[in-house]
Amino acid sequence: MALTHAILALLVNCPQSGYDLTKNFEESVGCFWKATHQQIYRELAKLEAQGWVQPTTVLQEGRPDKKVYGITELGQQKLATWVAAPCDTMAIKEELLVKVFVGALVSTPVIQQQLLQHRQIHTHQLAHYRQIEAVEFQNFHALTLESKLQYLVLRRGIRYETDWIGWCDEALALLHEETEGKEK
Amino acid sequence: MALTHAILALLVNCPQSGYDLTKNFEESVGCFWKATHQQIYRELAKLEAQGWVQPTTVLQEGRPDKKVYGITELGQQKLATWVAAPCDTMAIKEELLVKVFVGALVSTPVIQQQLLQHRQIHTHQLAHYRQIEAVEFQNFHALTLESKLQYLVLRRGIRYETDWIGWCDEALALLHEETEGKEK
DNA sequence: TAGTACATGTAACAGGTTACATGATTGA
DNA sequence: TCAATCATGTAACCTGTTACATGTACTA
Repeated sequence: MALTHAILALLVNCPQSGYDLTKNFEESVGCFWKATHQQIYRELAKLEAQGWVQPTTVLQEGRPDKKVYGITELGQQKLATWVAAPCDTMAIKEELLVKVFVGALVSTPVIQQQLLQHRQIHTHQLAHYRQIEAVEFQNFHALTLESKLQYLVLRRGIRYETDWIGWCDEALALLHEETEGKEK
Repeated sequence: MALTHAILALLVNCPQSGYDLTKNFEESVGCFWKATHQQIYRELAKLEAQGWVQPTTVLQEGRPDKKVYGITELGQQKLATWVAAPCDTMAIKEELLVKVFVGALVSTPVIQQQLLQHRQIHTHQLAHYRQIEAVEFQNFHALTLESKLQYLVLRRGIRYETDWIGWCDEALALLHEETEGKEK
């Protein structure tokens, strides 16, 4: 299972709690993985049982205690083995594209609205990534290899969102042409 | 569940059997949805029970009989309602990006090899889409709205694969620079 | 005082994957 | 005769989602 390795990857980067992992999956590393807190806590329990991660209870003032997980030697070995193994690309399951595919079933404005909505979602996401880029990856040549690799992952996110916006524009232009042509 | 609607979408386009649907998910519509035959047969049984699709047994010579499913009036209504409803973007879960993220854990050539492998997968996929484009969507302006919308979906696939190849090249160039720099 | 952030969990269910199962025909 | 294609299914298991559950502290 790859969620296992996504969690281990974040823990290599920085030991943290299930709560922290949840936040990270929502925010910074959303460009390569998503998981809910329930999945994460379930997975952490398994990983702990296998000895791939180790928790330390951190007492906090004014806040609930934290179980901060760190990756173990064994965990790092397993992760490294997995990194070297071949892997498939993600299966695409994009509702919007199903909707466009059967778009002729509904009126054109319905599809146009969906496209505009998605264009906005991708624009927001892109702005978010651009902000991370500006804050964490300025002065690119001064970065460590580790940071450069992480920047590459963010670059993938930036390209992805940019390309979606481009496609939305392409689709909207085509639909605009179609409706214009009919009105004339 | 969106698999339901992906199946309905294919049946609107053309009535077909579970086997045909499986082929279609593997080949032509892989750019927006994936499903295994087990999922499809299970889903078709549910859809039939709900009266959203209707099977006709087609006898064939030299081949097993087919259960060809068509979408019902009710099915079309449900599909149209779903098309108009708002929807989220797909959650990205890309193993390769997890591997790049923790790439510093292994030697650089391991990551370079993964990138090359993925570059090849995306190149193949792009060639496949380009072939569909050449066969089914030549003479674009003569197409019906239905076909134009389906072409848009394929365009998304083409852009996606093209963008991935671009990113792989970007990543490989960066890693090349890094290793060159160290050797000197 | 109501909502949000912090922090961790359980339980039930839905969706997806893998293995197993069958059987005809066609082509190498 | 062996593998591939056509064609449909069952069963078991793993993953992912949604709802429920609890409790503190801070802020508007």
